[in-house]
Amino acid sequence: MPALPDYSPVETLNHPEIGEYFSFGISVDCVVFGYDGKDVKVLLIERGTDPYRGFQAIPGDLVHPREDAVTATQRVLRDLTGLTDVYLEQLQTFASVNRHPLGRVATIAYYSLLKIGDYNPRPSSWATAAQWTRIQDLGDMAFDHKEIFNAALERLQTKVRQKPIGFELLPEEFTLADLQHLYETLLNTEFDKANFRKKILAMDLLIALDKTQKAVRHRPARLYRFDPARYEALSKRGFHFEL
Amino acid sequence: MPALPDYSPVETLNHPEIGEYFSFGISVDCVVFGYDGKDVKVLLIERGTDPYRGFQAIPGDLVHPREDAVTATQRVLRDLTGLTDVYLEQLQTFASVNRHPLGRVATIAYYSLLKIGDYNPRPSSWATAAQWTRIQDLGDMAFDHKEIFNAALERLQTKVRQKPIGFELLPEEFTLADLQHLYETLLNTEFDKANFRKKILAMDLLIALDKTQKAVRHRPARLYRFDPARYEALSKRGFHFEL
DNA sequence: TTAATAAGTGTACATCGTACATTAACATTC
DNA sequence: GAATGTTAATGTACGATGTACACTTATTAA
Repeated sequence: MPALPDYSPVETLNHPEIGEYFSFGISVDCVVFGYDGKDVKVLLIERGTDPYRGFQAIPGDLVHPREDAVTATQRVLRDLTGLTDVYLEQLQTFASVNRHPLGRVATIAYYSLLKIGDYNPRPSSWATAAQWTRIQDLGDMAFDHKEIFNAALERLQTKVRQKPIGFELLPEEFTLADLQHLYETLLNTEFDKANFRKKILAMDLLIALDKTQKAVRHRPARLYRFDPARYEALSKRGFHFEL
Repeated sequence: MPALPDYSPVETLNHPEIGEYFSFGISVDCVVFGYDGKDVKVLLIERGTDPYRGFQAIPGDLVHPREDAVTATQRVLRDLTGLTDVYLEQLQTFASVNRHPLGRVATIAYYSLLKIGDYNPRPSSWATAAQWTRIQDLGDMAFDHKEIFNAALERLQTKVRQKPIGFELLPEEFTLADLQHLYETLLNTEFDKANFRKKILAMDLLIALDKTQKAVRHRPARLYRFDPARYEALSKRGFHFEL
């Protein structure tokens, strides 16, 4: 930021007409995605407070006056669901005049991808429930949260084909079949096993481990791990992920 | 939106502690891109008001309490630069606590692509200048506008390779060389002429006109026009643009 | 031992990207 | 009006990549 000319917030107060512009509420909402090896899920809360008491909702709340948006999102997720330190990506801001019944509230929507087994959501504060819901099973939601969810899913579907973020949804160690099934579920498509495997391995982003699956009644699959450092290095040389 | 339980804004006022959450200002800022056949440019204004009086800035201003963000953006662009009916795409929201010296203002940033010849910017309201600036020539800017511009440019560079939005920057009728030069400028790369031409034409998104360039001292190039309807149709069948 | 199951490999063919050479159509110059 | 310069437009050969599908391998259960 360039050097600031000499102004103090006090000047604002000398212009009472400016005051009415400073009457917005800002909230954050975060669409949290998970994957349990079978289905893609979203973490929803049940609202224990008005408005929309009893409705399903994306976790979110008002931002404090001196709080950054990302900080607010982490706080709100912790307060409502117990989740801490999640990976966040800004999605889009929803600011329709009538989207909130109690005042003018613009919401900055985020989405998050996490390894479902690493977290254990528990409702607190005004959330009366916090549960993973299969994305096919979503019902009505509070506010414009259905619209926010739809935007998040669409974004996820495009992003996942262009950046190696799918791994955020898988356990640290996974098989190529796990990876393929995740993509197939996420994108509603099917891939040829041999070709999928070749394409992924050719990218050279995975570390093959000296481990295999245990106790499966077929040939056990090798386990792999995503190598973020390798991806960084390749990116700088012009590589870009494409599925 | 699901049916709303029975609440009125009045209830908010019974909870004075809620009031302090409704103290945000919201602004919109719009990075307007143009292309003059040679350089990529941005439309900047000079601020004739405090704070940052005399600084270059992305056109933007506070949103009115009962105004939608897109409406506000169109209004602000008209007021400051005279531009009307521009194509808008939401970019990102910037909401750092200290980004605005006079209060807590979150800004919803948009970007816009337009045919530079179709518009004639003129400063008005508190803008003392409104001029096209080559993106290599940007100096200091007000607030965090440099950061906003950088985000916009980065977004433009990725979008332009994945969606046929480059045409928004070209005149209705253009040659393949025009198109190639636009992409080369935008992405800082060079393409092989023959291959670029083949790739673009193979997409079948252009209508070849029965017109050619006039008064050039070499073989005149054929003019083309982008066919948005064709793109829509192909998109539905799973096609996606990729450069 | 055999069957069932999914992992993992190989191959042939079509499609696409890349580099580069060739021909075509205009204006300008002599 | 023929030669020249300049960019448009097309063609081709070769390597890389994508696609479909067959085959082999390692494990458990019967």
